Amino acid sequence: MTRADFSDMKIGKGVEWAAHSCALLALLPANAALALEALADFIGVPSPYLAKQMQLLSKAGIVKAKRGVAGGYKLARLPETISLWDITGAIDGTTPSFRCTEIRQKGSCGASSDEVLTACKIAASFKHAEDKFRQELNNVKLPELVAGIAQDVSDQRKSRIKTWIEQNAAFST
Amino acid sequence: MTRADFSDMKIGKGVEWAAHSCALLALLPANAALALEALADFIGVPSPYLAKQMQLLSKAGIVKAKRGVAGGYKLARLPETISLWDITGAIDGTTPSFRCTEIRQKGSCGASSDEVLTACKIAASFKHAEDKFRQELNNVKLPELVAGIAQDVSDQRKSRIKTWIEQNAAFST
DNA sequence: GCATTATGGATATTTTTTATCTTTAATTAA
DNA sequence: TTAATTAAAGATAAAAAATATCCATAATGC
Ligand code: FES
Ligand code: FES
Repeated sequence: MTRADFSDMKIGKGVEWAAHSCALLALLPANAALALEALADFIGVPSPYLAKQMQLLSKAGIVKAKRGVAGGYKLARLPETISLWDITGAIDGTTPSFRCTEIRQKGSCGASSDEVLTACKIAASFKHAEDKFRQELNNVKLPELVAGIAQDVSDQRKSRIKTWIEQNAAFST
Repeated sequence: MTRADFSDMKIGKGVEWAAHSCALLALLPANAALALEALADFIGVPSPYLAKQMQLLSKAGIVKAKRGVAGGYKLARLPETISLWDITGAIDGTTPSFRCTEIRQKGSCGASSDEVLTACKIAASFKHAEDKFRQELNNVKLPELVAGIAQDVSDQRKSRIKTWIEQNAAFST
């Protein structure tokens, strides 16, 4: 049972890490990969735990992992095809946040099971609201994210990041 | 520290109970109230725990509690002014689901705190999505909820419910 | 073969949620 | 005024989930 089987719309902090990791990987040249240690160093989080998030991203087909010398992570597909919802879903799962326990059928005036044909209006309303939530996140693709994050970064820091990448990325020959 | 101070967009099962409780209270005549025990019996949940939800609804000004003989709960305001978001917020709190820990400022290429003027694009995107979620729930008022739930209830059961209310509600003289 | 790097599983810790109980305060009716 | 009734508040306990780490294993390139 992976963690994703359980989660719901509550957003774990792993999502923040994963999203920033993807944003960084999007800056890499096509022939480069970043090892877990380098990634954790850049993001500033403990690597053993970040490893879990990266594994989930890998299983979801968002990043591609390569083992061995000069291995590491890179994006598995074009940044334009990766949305914030994809990342959220990979880390936290896609289980709906509202859990209807069918209390309509309980209690002294509970309905019989053959009477409840449609979803309860309450549950349906939450489902609808969650759809909006999901759609909104699905509209935010990686390039937009990268651009938004870059807005706040000074030219000086941008070049520092560029240098860091050159020094820490593993380039395939 | 109340529970509401901590919660986020993850929806606890208490919300389902509270929403159905409000839907029931909306059926009451203006001069009637329902005691906790009766409410718990109708909904089919343990009363000690439901008490907590009712207290939260009371504190939020959604229901009005009256102690003593012939006391109980009734709606504190017009059903038209009570939304599903009001109920959700009262029970689960309104803390945003996404927690930005400002990892921009961490790690080997972290930005200095005076450099991050605006909210991180990632955090901003989640905030935007959550706003949509909230708006959607805020558009669902109690009358719509009651009507939606009633759709699935047979005439026979409707009259059973009506009888139950007459027998279990406390009417002020 | 050897060094390197991700994977998967197991496990530990902490936090949050869920559930219950007990004491206190308020209200009304007799 | 007294007794019965009912909600409020707080303490606490049990269960579940999130968070964090470690280790043995498998894959990869030299
Ligand atoms: S029965 Fe589950 S929300 Fe109404
Ligand atoms: S720093 Fe928190 S989401 Fe980017």
